Amino acid sequence: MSTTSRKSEIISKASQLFKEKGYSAVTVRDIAQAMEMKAASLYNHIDSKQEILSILILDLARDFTDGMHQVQQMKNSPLQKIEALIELHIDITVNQSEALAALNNDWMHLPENEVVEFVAMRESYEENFRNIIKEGISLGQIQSRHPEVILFSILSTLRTLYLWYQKRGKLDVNVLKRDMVAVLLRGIV
Amino acid sequence: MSTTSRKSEIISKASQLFKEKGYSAVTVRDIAQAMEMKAASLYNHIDSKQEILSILILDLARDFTDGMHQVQQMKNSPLQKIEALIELHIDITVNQSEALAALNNDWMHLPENEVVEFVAMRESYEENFRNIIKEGISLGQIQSRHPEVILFSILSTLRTLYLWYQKRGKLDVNVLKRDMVAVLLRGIV
DNA sequence: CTACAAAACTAACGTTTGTTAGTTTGAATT
DNA sequence: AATTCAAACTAACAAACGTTAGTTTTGTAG
Repeated sequence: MSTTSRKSEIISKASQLFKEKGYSAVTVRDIAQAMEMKAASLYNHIDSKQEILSILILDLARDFTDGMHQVQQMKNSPLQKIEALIELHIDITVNQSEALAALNNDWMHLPENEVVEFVAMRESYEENFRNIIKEGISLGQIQSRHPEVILFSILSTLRTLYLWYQKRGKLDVNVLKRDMVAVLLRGIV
Repeated sequence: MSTTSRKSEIISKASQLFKEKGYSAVTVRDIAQAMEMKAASLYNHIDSKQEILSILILDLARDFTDGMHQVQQMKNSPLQKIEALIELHIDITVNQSEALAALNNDWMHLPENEVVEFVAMRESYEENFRNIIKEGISLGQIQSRHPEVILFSILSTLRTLYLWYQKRGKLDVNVLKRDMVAVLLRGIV
């Protein structure tokens, strides 16, 4: 009795290939080869190639949404909430970097209704993030007059972290969290 | 006598499509339709679909390399050099966002020898950027003990700016430069 | 008016694509 | 020993892919 189903093995292998070449450039025969089986055999486990993408992206999008809701329920200061969000992104980067690549780069290849759902989730997430930043500004914890630029800078850095994390060789997660918080919040100059 | 050749029109139209769906998901028939012609007619002007990608990415990579060399020859302080690099990225984002999308997302679909060339150029660019940051640290202009994290944070933000710039509606470039410098260098807290 | 070259066209090619249908294998259960 | 069932297989499909060959249109210069 294998603890991981055959279907989730396929999704895992596929996500690695998607990360390297993107969803559109990966064929079902590529995925089958990685699974050491024939392409047709995949269809004993999955409905379609697109289903793999949908599972990867929407499951991860829900993780982000859940994480955001947990942070919102914290009784901490806005700055501590942002710190918690940075840690959320880093944990996801470390544990699900392949799905994260798909979410970042291949969401537009979801079926139309799921694109709508995904974009709505992403906009909601950004809106919640923005509100935390604004709260921090109005409390005087954040000094800048550019909440939108701050939001964009932090999110850009966190969303691309998966590219950098693999290149730099697996760093200690706690060190990484500390350093990222230091640079993103306390600044450079 | 049209000032823009037919070939560059094709490259321009193709780059818009690549930005939306990625290189692999765009077919030559898509490009032809955008040009209001038949797919076969494209080949009076281009050698292959891949040639379009090569031109887009390598030309832009050279722009970045040239810009970096100009900054290096400045007699300014490291902090001012970083400011100049931020402005370089913003200028390219505003004027060549489609090519920038291809460079960011589709470089792995270049032919093998050009992948090697591209990666070498990118690593050299990052190395030069890193040295400027280190110089700033040793001069006491930059306080952090994390040059690598700073490099990554700044580059991530600048490289993804093209996504945000289009969404937010065309902002005034000079305002954008000022705000980006403020957030990226002077920090948040 | 003719000649020429650029740039469009039609038609088709060999491959590769995602997917389906039907069959075989092999291990566990009755 | 017979049955069942998940999971692999072979073979093939129609559609879409990038590209080529050969032909016609179109605008310009002699």
